[in-house]
Amino acid sequence: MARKPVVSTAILELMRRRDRHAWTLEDLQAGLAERDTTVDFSTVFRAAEKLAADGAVRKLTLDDGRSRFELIDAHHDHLHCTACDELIAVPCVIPRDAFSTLEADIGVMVSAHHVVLSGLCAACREAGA
Amino acid sequence: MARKPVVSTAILELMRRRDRHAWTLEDLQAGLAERDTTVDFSTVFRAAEKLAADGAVRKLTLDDGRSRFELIDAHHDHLHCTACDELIAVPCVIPRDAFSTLEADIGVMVSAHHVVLSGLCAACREAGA
DNA sequence: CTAAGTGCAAATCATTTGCAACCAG
DNA sequence: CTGGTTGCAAATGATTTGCACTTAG
Repeated sequence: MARKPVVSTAILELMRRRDRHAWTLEDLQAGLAERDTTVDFSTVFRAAEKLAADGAVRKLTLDDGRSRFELIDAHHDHLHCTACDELIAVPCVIPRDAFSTLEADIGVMVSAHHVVLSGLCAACREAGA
Repeated sequence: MARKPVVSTAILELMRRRDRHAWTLEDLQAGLAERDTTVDFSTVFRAAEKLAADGAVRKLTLDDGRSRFELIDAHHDHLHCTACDELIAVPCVIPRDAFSTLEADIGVMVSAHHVVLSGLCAACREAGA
């Protein structure tokens, strides 16, 4: 390296603080700003893309058309709350043998999956009830 | 109605021919063009959105950031082929009781789901092997 | 010196909207 | 005449890229 990737590092730190699960680029930029670091949007973009390319974070796209980034840890799926718009992590709902069944049945090969549930997160569900 | 929704009708017909499973707006416009009807992109857009709003088709967003539309029939999930880029329909991989379990476990309420698997479709898998 | 990281401004891409023209009931 | 449909052009929104500058190794 010819220079320290300050922003990338800051993004990872920010994400590890975990007060939020999935971050849009805007979220990231705002989060960095709160913690001293004011950075250009394109820098946030490039740092996040690089982290994704390096396999440190995962990039997701929702039906609202905006990308979100999250740390890669144990696998989980997602619930997109229709009330508060947050993306919540939930345990994986696909059984372990589903893919091998599918591969045997229709000849495809599954290498990854991405589930997005829609509904209400626990907080909004309570609030609404 | 004060005028026949020619384009909406043509889109539905096109989709029912089923040589393709999921259509981008561009695909739809191209498909219509091949079958006589040259229409403006915005018209395709509005017709497709309306069909989605009316519940005749479903709108999906992939990680490539483009929306796709498909006819609504029996529920199925999707495999996005990393080789040919097609979106293939596959049987649903989520067991029936998964959601109630989830709701009981963590208090959320699930109203819909959307699964996208990544991998190779049967054709590309064979071709590659 | 050199390559990677950054900021700023401009370009792209896919969508979305404003508005005037059109047409079947 | 009226309200839904269409085309054309222009506006958006989010992302992406070009380019020059900076800095650690």
